[in-house]
Amino acid sequence: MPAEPTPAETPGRGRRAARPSGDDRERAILGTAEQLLTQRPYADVSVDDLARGAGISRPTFYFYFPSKEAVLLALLDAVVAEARLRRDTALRHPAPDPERRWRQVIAAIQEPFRTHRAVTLAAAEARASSPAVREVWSAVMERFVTETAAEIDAERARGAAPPGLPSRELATALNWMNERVLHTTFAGHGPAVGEADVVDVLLGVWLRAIYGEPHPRGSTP
Amino acid sequence: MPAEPTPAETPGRGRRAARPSGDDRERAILGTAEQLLTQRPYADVSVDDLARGAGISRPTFYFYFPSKEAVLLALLDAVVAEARLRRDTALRHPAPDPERRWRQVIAAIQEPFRTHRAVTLAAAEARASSPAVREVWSAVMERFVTETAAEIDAERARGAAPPGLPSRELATALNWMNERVLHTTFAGHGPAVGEADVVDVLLGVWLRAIYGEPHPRGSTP
DNA sequence: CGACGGTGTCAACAGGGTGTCGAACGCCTA
DNA sequence: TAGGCGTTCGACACCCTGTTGACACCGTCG
Repeated sequence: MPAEPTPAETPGRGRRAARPSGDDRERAILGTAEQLLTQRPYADVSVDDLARGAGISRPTFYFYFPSKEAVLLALLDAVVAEARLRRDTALRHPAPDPERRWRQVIAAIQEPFRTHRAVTLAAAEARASSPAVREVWSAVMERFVTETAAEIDAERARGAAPPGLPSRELATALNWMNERVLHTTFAGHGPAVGEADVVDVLLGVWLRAIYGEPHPRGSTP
Repeated sequence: MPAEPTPAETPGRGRRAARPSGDDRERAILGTAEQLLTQRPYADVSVDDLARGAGISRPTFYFYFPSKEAVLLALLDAVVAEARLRRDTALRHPAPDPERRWRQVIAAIQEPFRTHRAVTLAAAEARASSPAVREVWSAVMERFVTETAAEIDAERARGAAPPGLPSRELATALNWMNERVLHTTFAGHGPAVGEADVVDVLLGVWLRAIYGEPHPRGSTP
């Protein structure tokens, strides 16, 4: 149990300090993990696989990461950070009308998760057994929901959207819908929407649920 | 342990034959499992826990079930069978208007999963690692989606619902939304809708998505 | 009656995974 | 040349799963 002097970022997990040769190993582990996760589920990737893939022994792996979970968390943090960034950008970027605006937002979130689908699916899998992963996921969803609810309130306030379900609950339902539909599209288990159509379908439901009609009234100034 | 007379079907998994004294043990294992799952996650329940809970040794457990997974599958089959039954009943039962009809259907599905939430959550957890659980879940969702799509088509055909997204894709999105929202409500992880409101919220989105308005036109004869 | 086979039971084992500990190995600095 | 420190890994302790082989119980059939 190594005492934690002061990690750079991601306080609490990860290893203690960053050192040149060590960084290569860390990257090798991360790279091996993402690569292996495209081939088999998270549960079937052992610490030994990760270590071998990075050219080190299993005990040495533990010098860099406290557990397999921490590797996934590091990978997930990066994807989540990008999704947040893209979403914020889309939210700030002006759009000619609400439909395009919402499409930008939905597509912005979908993009990083699609690109790193192995990490996304592994995270969804690990959420069951890892409180830390669950925590990250919850925080992301919480943020998306809160922001979506604020957007809905704004649309209602300016008269573009009619009143309806409480915005917070509507936003919760819509965001979880996106999460699950995207997941099935990426995973291919059970009934799924094709990858080419998924944004259109989600957008379609959002518009109807928020505006009550396929095409919202009024446009953004 | 609401006693489910569902043996005989599901050939292939489970143990070979049913015998009087052995049935008690089988029920004890099933009961222990459902009870333990209300206390801790599926992954933290070992075969040994199940065996001890049923008053037998671990090897003896394997006489009754081939694995921990099979126990969950047996539990899940019962819940799923009840959900299907209730849904079919709701679908056949006439309702004064579409809103009440859809509410009946959504509530019918939600009920058994809510009552057996430990099994529901365990199944969701195990879906990641167990192809068999995933299979059962996929089949259920597939059926719900297909039937929902048919209902939407019927509503459109009789002029009650306007055209919109392809019914199959709309049905896919709505059913997965229900699955995930119900899950978060039961699990309490991340943003969730309160248990008392969840059917109303889901129904609200379904109505808007299918009919384009809070209250659908026309009523069922 | 008594051996016989199916049902039911478990101690012991094999196998594979995780996380830890302590010895050792460079390599830089004094 | 000696230490100190970052780094590495062999060996170990532990936990869990699933299997094996011996054995006990019991109804039943020769």
